Amino acid sequence: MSPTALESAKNLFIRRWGEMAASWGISRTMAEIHALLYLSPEPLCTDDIMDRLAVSRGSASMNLRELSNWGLITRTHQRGDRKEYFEAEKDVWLMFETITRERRRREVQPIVETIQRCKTMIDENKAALSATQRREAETFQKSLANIAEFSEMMNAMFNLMVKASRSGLKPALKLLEKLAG
Amino acid sequence: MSPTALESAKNLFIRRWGEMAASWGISRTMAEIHALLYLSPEPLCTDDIMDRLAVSRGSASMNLRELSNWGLITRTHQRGDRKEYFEAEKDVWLMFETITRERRRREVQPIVETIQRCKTMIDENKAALSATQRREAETFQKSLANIAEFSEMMNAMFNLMVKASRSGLKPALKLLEKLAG
DNA sequence: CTATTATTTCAATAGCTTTTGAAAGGATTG
DNA sequence: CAATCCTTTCAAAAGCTATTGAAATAATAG
Repeated sequence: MSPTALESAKNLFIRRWGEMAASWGISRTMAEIHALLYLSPEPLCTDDIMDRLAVSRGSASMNLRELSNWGLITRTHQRGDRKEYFEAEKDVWLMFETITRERRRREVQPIVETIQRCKTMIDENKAALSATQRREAETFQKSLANIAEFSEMMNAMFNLMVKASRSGLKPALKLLEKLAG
Repeated sequence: MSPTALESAKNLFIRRWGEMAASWGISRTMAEIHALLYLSPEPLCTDDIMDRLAVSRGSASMNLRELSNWGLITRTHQRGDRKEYFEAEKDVWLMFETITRERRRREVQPIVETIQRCKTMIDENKAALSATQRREAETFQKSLANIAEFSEMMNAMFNLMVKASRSGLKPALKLLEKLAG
């Protein structure tokens, strides 16, 4: 195999990974950097990333910081070199756990709090309601409660999956298979 | 309760729902329309949506079409009225199933196919490899295989969850909540 | 301390996505 | 079939997000 075949396969994957991430609300470049580091057996420095993905120093720096904030990559150093090097978490299940935890905290938590807040807003005004208004308000609360319940269920699922993955994931699947069977 | 309390609670939820969706790569307005319809006991027409969310006719029309394409809302008609009315799926688990199915098809499938393609690209060039190159290529393939395996596992998980919700096993899922808590 | 090298910041800009509104296109009614 | 009502389309504009590159800052070496 010419060295270019491995390179072009990696490039293909990196590009597609970036595209997928973009449709999930993650910046394309951030995802490409992540993919590059995930595939790299060695830690890479900023210049490696700039060269490989053709991005500016500023963009590399900001995206690397963001990836650190997410907890998906770590900074390392090499003896006799003052550059910083970056390394991605290679365990896919840990990656999943990290991403799930962060998205929950950043994006799911606010809506859960809002649901609670909406419920309170209605409860505090229930006394003054006509029968019709009360029925409307209760329908609304029920709709919100359904989302909240679903959200808790998903939460539990992900917790279970993470737990199961730590001790080998087949037990988790088997348990679910029994329940769904 | 004054009618505005129910309205402002709904508005609050709709706004937050739109914000959350935006960070998941779904257009804010599309999500707001979806939330409005989800909360509405009656189907709504385009003008209702335009008034309520302060969006243009064009935007309403396009977002409603997109929501139809996703399978999250349906068009209905009212006797003696030539307007079209729109209604959202109210079962949260069906909503989840629909969204999962669509995202899998649109966004996960391409990366799965790319992984397969990358594997083939390497396999077809393996004969010409030095020992070192072969080791690199195999590391790469292993990294991809880990993602593919994870993806299959998630797939199975979601299938089981959908199955469980259909066969009235939500209580069982709730039990899992405790296990994972 | 000074020079050198590396990293971060951020205002300007480029690029992308969404929204608008008006015109065109369909459908229904009398 | 003419009038009316409703929906869709799409080019232009607005709005938003990501990227750049150079200046500022920080870190290390001599």
